[in-house]
Amino acid sequence: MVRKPITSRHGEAAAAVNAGDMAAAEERERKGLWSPEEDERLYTHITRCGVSTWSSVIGLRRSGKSCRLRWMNYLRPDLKKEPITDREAETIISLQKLLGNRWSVIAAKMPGRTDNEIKNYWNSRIRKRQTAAAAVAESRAKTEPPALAAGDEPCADAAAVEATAAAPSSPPPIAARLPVFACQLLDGGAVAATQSSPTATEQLVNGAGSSESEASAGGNGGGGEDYSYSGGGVDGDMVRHLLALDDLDLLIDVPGLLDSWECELYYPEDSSSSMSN
DNA sequence: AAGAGGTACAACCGCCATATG
DNA sequence: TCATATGGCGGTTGTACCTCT
Repeated sequence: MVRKPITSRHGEAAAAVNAGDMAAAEERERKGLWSPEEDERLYTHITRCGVSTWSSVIGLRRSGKSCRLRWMNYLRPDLKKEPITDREAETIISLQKLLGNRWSVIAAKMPGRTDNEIKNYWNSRIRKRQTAAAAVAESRAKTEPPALAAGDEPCADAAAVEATAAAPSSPPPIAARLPVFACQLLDGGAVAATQSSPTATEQLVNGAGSSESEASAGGNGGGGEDYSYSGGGVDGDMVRHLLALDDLDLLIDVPGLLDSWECELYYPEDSSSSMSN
């Protein structure tokens, strides 16, 4: 949604009561929505000079932080413009459950999506749904006490309840701390868009001696997202080992590892073909 | 048709980490 | 070692737009 630029919010331009103060504020630093001209200027600057120094965008009375934010959240050419799909929403729920509110990390796992976008989506939709679902669950709990067997863990996350209800054919439950990935983080299944140089984590894991071919990178058009899945036998032992180490960051940073492992769990007879749809 | 309330989303704020002099 | 600048991140706010009554 494109809105007309305004100056009546977020700053001294709006606070300045007379024209002189307004002009002075404008001279200092602009705030509020970006105009198409500013966008164009920033875009030209970044494409020409790169993103080395945000504060050096000539002719823009914007802070470096503001420029960076605008580029990251709106102007970047690799951003997806279409709405977040149900599949992506599932991914967000899963990753949020796994990582908490580390939106930048979650965004890094979802090419074309920004942390701000994901955060907004979560705050405006998912969290609300969770709250509502939790309220329903609470009212149910009051009327009908749960009959949990010893060792059973009540589902603490209302989203998981909702996701389960929304997807009757979803895979069997696994440990509550694990994400309910829909077999793939990306739309389109077997994607091999990977970073050109391996992360330290990748090097570490690859160097550990297993699944090197599965987790190895292909080429990447940039942006740093580290996705890969080439199909077939990801080493579940590695995943279990990482879980034992309680290093979820490490686990989730390995391209294609976790989701393909879950596919093994869910679709043991056909884990490779299930990755594509 | 109009007002109220809700929703979506852009962008600011404050804090923190890192780089640089 | 310290001070300052800069960038990154999550939380939050404000407003245009939408839907409902």
